[in-house]
Amino acid sequence: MSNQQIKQAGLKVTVPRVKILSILEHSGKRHLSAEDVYRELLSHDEDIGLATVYRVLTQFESAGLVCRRHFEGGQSVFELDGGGHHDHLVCIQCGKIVEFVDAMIEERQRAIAAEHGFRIKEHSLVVYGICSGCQTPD
Amino acid sequence: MSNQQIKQAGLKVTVPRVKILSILEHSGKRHLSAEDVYRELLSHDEDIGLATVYRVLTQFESAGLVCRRHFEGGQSVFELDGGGHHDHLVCIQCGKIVEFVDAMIEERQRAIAAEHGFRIKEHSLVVYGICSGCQTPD
DNA sequence: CGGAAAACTGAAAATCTTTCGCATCTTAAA
DNA sequence: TTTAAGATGCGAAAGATTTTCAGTTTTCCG
Repeated sequence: MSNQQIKQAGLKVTVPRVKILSILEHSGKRHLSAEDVYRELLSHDEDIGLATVYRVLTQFESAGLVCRRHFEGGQSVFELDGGGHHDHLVCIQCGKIVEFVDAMIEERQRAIAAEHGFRIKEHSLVVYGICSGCQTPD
Repeated sequence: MSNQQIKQAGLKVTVPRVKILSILEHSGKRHLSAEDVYRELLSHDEDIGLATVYRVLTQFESAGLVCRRHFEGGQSVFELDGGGHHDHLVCIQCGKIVEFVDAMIEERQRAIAAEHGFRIKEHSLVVYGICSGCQTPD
């Protein structure tokens, strides 16, 4: 199980870390804020502080287990790193998040960065809009 | 002059607003944080509080005069809305910012949003990297 | 030009998210 | 087990931004 992942990250296998990783894996949502994780823990009667949640998520991030995203509106969200990079479509009404990847866009980004002499480290593309479920008839 | 723009935005023409708009127009940089604006004001011996700077910038944003961007790393930056939308290339070393627009990327975004039933409201594409000036020889 | 209502302002206090300090508790390994 | 290194929880602190509030300034109109 996931205890291996924690160990491989060079971290001790502790209750908070196991629980938090488990929540990231099994809660329905792929994108969770630190608060979300904290609330899940509380609802499972785990006595884990918010500071620890942040600490652990940050460690998981350094270890490459999760990615942190800064969308508009306060909190960051964390998602399990499922390998491939991807961008996001975010509904500004209900918060729904859709992931996508587009080879053409990736390619253009590389070309543009090169034109300006930049060496790309990472990039973030977020498209904000209204999802079909939230659209009101005009 | 720009007093007109303030008036047209439905705002009273006050000293803080005029000064702040002027700074946005005439300071060398296109991207300024609230702090940057505040420091400029101080250096012009204007007695305007940081709270007012935030208030005014937010009002200008609502009025469509400026755009607010949340790049990584704390503060937001504001830029005069020169009409066209554009994306950013940010140097994570020195903070240098390059603007760009790419028709192909814009087009793909529209197509992807449509595929998922989203109505785009806005989007933000930020590519983080190291600019030529900051690149150390490998 | 005067006067008042409405809008605006600075300073300090309040929020909100995230991190830190530190005494205490766990884990991993001998 | 024993123990040192590493983790944890709590409350306090930090940094960015917003709100509160009482005093000012603008605008509008007679």
